[in-house]
Amino acid sequence: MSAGKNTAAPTGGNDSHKPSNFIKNIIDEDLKNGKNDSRVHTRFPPEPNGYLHIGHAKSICLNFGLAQEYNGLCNLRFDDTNPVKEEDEYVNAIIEDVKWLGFDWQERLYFASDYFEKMYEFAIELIKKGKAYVEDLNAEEIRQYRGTLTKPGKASPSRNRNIAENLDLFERMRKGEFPDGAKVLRAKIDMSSGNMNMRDPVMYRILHASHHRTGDKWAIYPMYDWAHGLEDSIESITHSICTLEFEDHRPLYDWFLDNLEDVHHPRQIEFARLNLTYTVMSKRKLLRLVAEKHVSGWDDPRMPTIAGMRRRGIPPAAIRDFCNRIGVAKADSMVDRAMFDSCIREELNKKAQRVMVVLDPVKVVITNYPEDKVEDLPAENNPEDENAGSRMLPFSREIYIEREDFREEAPKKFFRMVPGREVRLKHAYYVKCTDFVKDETGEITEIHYEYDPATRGGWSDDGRKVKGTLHWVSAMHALDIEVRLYDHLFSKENPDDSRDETDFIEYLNPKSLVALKNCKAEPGLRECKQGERFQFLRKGYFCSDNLDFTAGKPVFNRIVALRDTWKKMQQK
RNA sequence: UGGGGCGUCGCCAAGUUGGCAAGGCACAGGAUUUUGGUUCCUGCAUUCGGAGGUUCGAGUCCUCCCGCCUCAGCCA
Repeated sequence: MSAGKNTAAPTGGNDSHKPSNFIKNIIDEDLKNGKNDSRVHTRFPPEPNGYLHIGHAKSICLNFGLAQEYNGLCNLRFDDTNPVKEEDEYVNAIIEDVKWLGFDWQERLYFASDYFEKMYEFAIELIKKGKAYVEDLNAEEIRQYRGTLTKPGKASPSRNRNIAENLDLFERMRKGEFPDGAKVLRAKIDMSSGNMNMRDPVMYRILHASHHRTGDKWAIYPMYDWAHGLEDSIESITHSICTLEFEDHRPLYDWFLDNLEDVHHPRQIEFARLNLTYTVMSKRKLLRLVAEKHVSGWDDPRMPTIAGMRRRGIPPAAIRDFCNRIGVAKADSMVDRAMFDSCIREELNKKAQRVMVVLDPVKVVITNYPEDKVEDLPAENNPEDENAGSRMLPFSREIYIEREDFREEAPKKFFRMVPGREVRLKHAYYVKCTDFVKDETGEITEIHYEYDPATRGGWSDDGRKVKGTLHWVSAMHALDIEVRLYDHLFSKENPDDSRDETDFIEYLNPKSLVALKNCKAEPGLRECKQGERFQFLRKGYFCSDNLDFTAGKPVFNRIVALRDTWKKMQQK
């Protein structure tokens, strides 16, 4: 029994779940030891060669989140050291995505390419110290000399070239005197190291390529290992957070910074990247889905890209909440998509206006309701938010209900409409099914109800109880809309499994997109604009599409379905 | 008989200087409910990859073993 030291900390706030993690422990320790003048300064360093996905969101939330928590700063920095892969289109998309996620780097938008000159100077420093040399061997030869995982490498003939010659050659590399691949600059470290990264790694390669920012100014471009630590150092980063595969690059990260005079030396920390069930996360695979047209583009609502999630209608707050909940650790993991869905529902339950939409309509005639009568019934907009107000709903003799809400004969526990039974039409009346009509194929074409005028608003105070409550839409007022139901992109939990020989494309879920073109919505939805989120009562959360939605042809995407215990019961 | 990591409930994940296993998701019951939604109760690891050892006491320390991930781009 714990004493009442329960400090306010409401659990409702979406950004409030912030479990402890090993990175915070490291930062706490560093702070305690007075490192970095008690500063915390992180960065999110994407390469502008593709679109951001939920895995990047984890890193973004981590880096910006840490900065917020420790009253520090977080930079947005483009790691644009490879001109042949990088484009402005990507930097713009990335900027938009990070902003949309809700983070602010203020004026600290940086580019690695802005540091090329400084990096060049640092390289000269290393050459002068005899710690870097120009290599004549070609790529294939370098590989030969490097050895293997179990065999040490051997020294290249270029390794003991004198400093003056190295300086001269490196300068001529910069001037563009040599063709691509003719030479590289290498760090002189240890050709027999157990860590392959330390076997004289390449620092610069010759690339006569036009860079998206520096144009044709450079003929040589720095490699990641050489560049990244310098970028961090120049920006006075305190904690350089990256993913696990860079763990064995850390000795090199440290070596470069240790062998330069008077440079700030950040601490690199590695964490496990995010994997999510029923999707793939690698840039290569995502690119293939787009290139082979398995999806409509990078922003297809089924894609795990930020752009895709935005178009799907997933609120940024839900993504942030998710990233906080999954935590940060070093163990490889695969997070259940259900956890993400839960975060999305939690956010939307509080915020989304309720609206009635019949996805699979069947006509109902209320036989004792006057032919030409129409009445407006009030309906609350969100029972979870008393400030959400209410709206008026037109009710008339003919309405639509969901086909699945009627059965000729009731299975066990089915408490929707069956002949003879009384149910409630949400916000309207109690109705009793008196009859139904079938066509020659046996399909039900029309259902007859009788309503009880005394139950206006959907309530009776005579103690009478109804078990079921159905959503409906007045036929003559209904707005025709298209609804796109999205489901997992893949039908296999881990389509990415490296031990599986099957091409991941084979696991694509054929039902990941089901378009319903004949849905009936309450008339208020006529006022809807692009990108608005709703709860379609009893069905799920939906968002008007950002691209295909027009007033003449309203299109809604299903963000996520509501929890459905009835469906669950049936499946058992 | 190369280097670097990781292994706590079905899935994530906390576990201060060893003191006797948080929380979330999922799942299962039940209550409330004009959404079979929400909310609310309740249950859900005598056990921390395994085996030994140190200790009054170990998920936390030591030893050995097992499993998984990762590195041989002039990609990041």
